[in-house]
Amino acid sequence: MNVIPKRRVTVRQVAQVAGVSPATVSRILNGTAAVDAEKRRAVEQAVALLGYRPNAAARSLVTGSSGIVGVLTPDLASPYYSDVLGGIEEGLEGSPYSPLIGSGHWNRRDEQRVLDVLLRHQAEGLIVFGSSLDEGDLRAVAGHVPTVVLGRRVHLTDLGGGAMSFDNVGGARAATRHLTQHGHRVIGHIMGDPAHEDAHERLHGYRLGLEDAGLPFDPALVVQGDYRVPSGVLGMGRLLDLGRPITAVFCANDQTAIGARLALYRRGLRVPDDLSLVGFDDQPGSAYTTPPLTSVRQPMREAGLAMARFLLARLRGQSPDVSAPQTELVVRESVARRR
Amino acid sequence: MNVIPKRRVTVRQVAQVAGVSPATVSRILNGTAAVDAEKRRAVEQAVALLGYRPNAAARSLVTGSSGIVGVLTPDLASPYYSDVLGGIEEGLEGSPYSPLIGSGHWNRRDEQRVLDVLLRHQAEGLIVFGSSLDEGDLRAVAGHVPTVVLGRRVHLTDLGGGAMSFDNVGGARAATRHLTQHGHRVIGHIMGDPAHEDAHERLHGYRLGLEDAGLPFDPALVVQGDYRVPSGVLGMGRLLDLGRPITAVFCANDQTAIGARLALYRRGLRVPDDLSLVGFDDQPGSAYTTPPLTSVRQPMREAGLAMARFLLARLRGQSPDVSAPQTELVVRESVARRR
DNA sequence: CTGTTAGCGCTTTCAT
DNA sequence: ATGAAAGCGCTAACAG
Repeated sequence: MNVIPKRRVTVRQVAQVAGVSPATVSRILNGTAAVDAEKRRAVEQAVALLGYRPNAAARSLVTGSSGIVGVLTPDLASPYYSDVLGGIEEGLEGSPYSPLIGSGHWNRRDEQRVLDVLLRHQAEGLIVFGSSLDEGDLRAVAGHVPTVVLGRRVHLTDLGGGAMSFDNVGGARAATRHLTQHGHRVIGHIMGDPAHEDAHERLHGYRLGLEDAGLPFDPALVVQGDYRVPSGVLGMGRLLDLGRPITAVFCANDQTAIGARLALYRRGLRVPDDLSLVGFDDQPGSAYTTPPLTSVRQPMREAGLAMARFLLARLRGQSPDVSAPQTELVVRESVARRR
Repeated sequence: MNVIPKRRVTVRQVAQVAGVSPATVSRILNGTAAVDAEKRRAVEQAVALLGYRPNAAARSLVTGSSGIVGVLTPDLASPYYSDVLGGIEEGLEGSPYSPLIGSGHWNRRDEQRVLDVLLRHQAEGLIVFGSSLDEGDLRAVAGHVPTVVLGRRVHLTDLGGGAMSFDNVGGARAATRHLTQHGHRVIGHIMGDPAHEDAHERLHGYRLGLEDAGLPFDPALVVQGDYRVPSGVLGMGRLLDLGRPITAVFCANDQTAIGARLALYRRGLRVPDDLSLVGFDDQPGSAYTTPPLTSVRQPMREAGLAMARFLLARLRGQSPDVSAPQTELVVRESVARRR
């Protein structure tokens, strides 16, 4: 019978009911030492009867291990990041660690505050991504607990931490090359938020992709965006208004591509018949747009998984490496051969 | 100067450096009692110097308050649920509580395990959603800590808990009515996963919407789905193959609508010119599909916010009500007048 | 194999 | 206003 305890149940009570000492209860529950089979049964019975649940705080205090891994995300509600969370969760599964998640809302102050909370709760490891923290902040915490960072190039290995970023240049280059290989010669680019490193890296990849095909880089064909849908709508509009014979556009991310596609729809232009589109991120949903979007996949979930594994290994005292999983061009139906 | 402490810093050390007793340090840090201004400065200095950060576990042990709210979600990586998380986070902001999040993977065993972990970590309140737990499980935990449930109809008020669900019937009815008001007479429905209550509620709302317009309910026009994109593709295919003059389809959720829209695209049928589509959920992204999808919005974020607020009020000793925010039809461009 | 003892870091009486 | 002491629930060290 399962009992709902009115008041807090402690080891002592369990011990009393089972007729043993608290230490023995502890030993049985943690498998710390061999115990008489009879007492074991008695204890197990008492635990069930009382509905005993060990107090993690007390345990943490004495063992020095909280069973908590801190996660700092810029935005809890973004599908883009939640995929990473899913990966982290999967990686932690089966381990004695649970993720304590905090959102930094894209600004340094909040991120610092969240970090403080995580550390107060005795997080034994930290996963940080998309952070506005500067390298100093990052190194400060990394000196304190094992830390992995996603999407930033920081040197943390000397502190036993790690950093993981995706190959933006390579991905953008592959995307652009995919376009040139389909015969496109005048290819626009809607750039991401210039405040972020990766926007520049993707722009650079676009340039390289053009060069690979012996095509000139024309700055006029690059318009500013900010990674969000409306900037894709606007950017596409600006590109179209140029009056140049653009037949393909490489968008800094899928959000931008979705915006671009919408602008095209409004003008009665078809994708890919009239204009080809490639995105970046392969966000959930891009497989189901009309037409399904060709995009550069960043394995976010795998990244989360890898970070969790890295931390677990570190917490076991090992010194694992981090390496970001490769980006990959996912070919769908938004690119056609130039007519 | 910000120092990174090599070893754990405790109140005792701070007290020593500041030349006061640990009790005084505690009083200053918590504002528990009046203290001499001079000592206060000394302590604050020592705290800064040593980089002292109170140990939440120790504090929790003595005060009996962990500062943790447990959150059980079926799926961390789903955009649908992450919106609720965003709301919870927002609601908890500024409070001394942090969310400890666990994923139940849509099955009862995992959900029970997660609940156990949350409770071990002394969660003081619980937010549970999309759960496979039965009413008994739910009532058992609710008897233990304040609990709010989203998307299930369980009676928890007698235990000081609450349950919140959206008006699926009303939403579906409004969606269907929107279609009939645009002149559609033969309206299909792709149903959600019949294992979930809400799929039946939405079906029921569809029926009522038909009745409102004096239209007959034809079971042949309802095909099974499971809330996922592929089932939308299949379902739409089956509906089309019926050979009936269907001019509009109400989809059990946006995922399904996206699938349906894809099936239409493949067959060269246009939305909304050839066929009108309405979804449910208004998931992020539905505003940017082509064409933008008309859908029933469930304010997930607001729901998360409301749940967090409910819990905070309860933890303050109040007895708040819960009420789910209203669903609302968001009219976009996937519905046209019947030609 | 098992019980007794001490103590993790903090807050909270209880004196002063 | 402040210090000394006790103790939250648990595990680890030490006897036996």
